[in-house]
Amino acid sequence: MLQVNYIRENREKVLERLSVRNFKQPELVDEIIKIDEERRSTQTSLDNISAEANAAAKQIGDLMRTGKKYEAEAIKAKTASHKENIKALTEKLTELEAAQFNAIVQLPNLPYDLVPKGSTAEENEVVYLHGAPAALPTKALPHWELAAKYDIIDFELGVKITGAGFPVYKGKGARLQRALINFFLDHATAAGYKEMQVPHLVNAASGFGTGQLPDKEGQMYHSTIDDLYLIPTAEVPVTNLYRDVIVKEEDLPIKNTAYTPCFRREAGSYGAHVRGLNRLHQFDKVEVVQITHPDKSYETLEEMSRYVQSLLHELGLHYRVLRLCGGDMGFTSAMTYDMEVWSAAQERWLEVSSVSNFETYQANRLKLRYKGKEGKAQLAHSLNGSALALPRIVASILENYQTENGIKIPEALVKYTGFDIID
RNA sequence: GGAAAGCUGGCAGAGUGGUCGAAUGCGGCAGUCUUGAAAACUGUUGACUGUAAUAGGUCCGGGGGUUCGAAUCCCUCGCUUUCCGCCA
Repeated sequence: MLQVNYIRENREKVLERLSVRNFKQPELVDEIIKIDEERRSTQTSLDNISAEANAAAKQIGDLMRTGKKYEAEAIKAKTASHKENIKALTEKLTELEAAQFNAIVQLPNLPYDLVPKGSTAEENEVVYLHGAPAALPTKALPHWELAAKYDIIDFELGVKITGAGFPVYKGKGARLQRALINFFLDHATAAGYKEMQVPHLVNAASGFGTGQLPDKEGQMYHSTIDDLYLIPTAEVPVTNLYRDVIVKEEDLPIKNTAYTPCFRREAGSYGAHVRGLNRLHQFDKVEVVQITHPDKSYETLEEMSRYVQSLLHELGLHYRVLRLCGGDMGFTSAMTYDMEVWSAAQERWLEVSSVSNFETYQANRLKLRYKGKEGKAQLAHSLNGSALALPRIVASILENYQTENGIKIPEALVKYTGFDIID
């Protein structure tokens, strides 16, 4: 959520930045400014009347105490109008605040200066390319066929017990999942992230804090009987750990990591691109989250990007890094890098990680601030990244490491899996 | 699921209608003392809003009500803890 004062004082800049996203409702900006003017003048009127009412009440108190009951009654008679005015102005103010809030939550984050203008994925900027496509055997298979061939992931069994998009991992497939989770968590720990185990269901306040609510309500599984949401990513619980918190400036940066399953309804996405592991309703992911000083967040974004790349590097995958254009970025992000791994068998890039700087957008919703030894509390910056999401990494490993004798396990993973080939 | 108690500043905790944004302790910050530190002592220390700066306003779990005046009384919702029940 953007800050009203910033919008008011930087109208041109806000409009210019929103155009980088091809934001469709720039008129919201002026609407917000207009509501804000009215809101503040209403607030001032209310404050003045409240001040009068407070003074009168105090005077009555003093008179009562000194036994001047008659004079007190005289002042009481005058206070009736205060009450009505306060009530009316309070109602007006509540309405204006609600209107302003409803408008402001519709504004996405402002893209950072480096973000290219654009509206579709084609306009993303490739900033780094690593490795070359794997040399595959002549009859290379896509991962869903490999999964069936070696009986390591069973999609049909998942359909039986739950539904499409909930695969069952079997034998070495299950073991590979567990190995990747441990591999990712160990590396995150080595990189200075503190491992956390967090709830997989969150309340509505948490969903709002990181921006899933109100606009992406339909994408989350909702346990209505208790009004709790299944997390779509560990970002939600891990970032909300700091909701309504003022951290000490010297404690920054805060670096946390967590493994969690992620649940996504993915309403409305079907077709060839969602085959196999490409898009699931439940999947596993290790997430890294940082809370930083505003001056350091872009430095941190680069650090996180390099960290994610180091994982792909170790797994020996051919990947590229994209800087997303304004239109392809998430609603809450100020700048995002996507890491994509080449799937030789599917002949397409698979997004395996997304690393974003949210600047103060989440912090403003979360009321996450930091405070130095002097001065006021300021909004901190929050960042997060997948490090990494398992399904597409598994797909990449299966596809890119397939041989005629079976699927080789990347060397760095062998000590975690305990085997070096799936056959 | 049943019953009870509670929700106050970074934390603990007092406060049952007016002088309460709120005692006290801890913690934080500054200072005195010290070669330095600790201890002790002194002072200081909530957030938001608002102003050129003052002032003013709001906040004692959320919402509503009573009253000239509410942390305090009433209603309602939420949450937490404890006991009982069930149970990994």
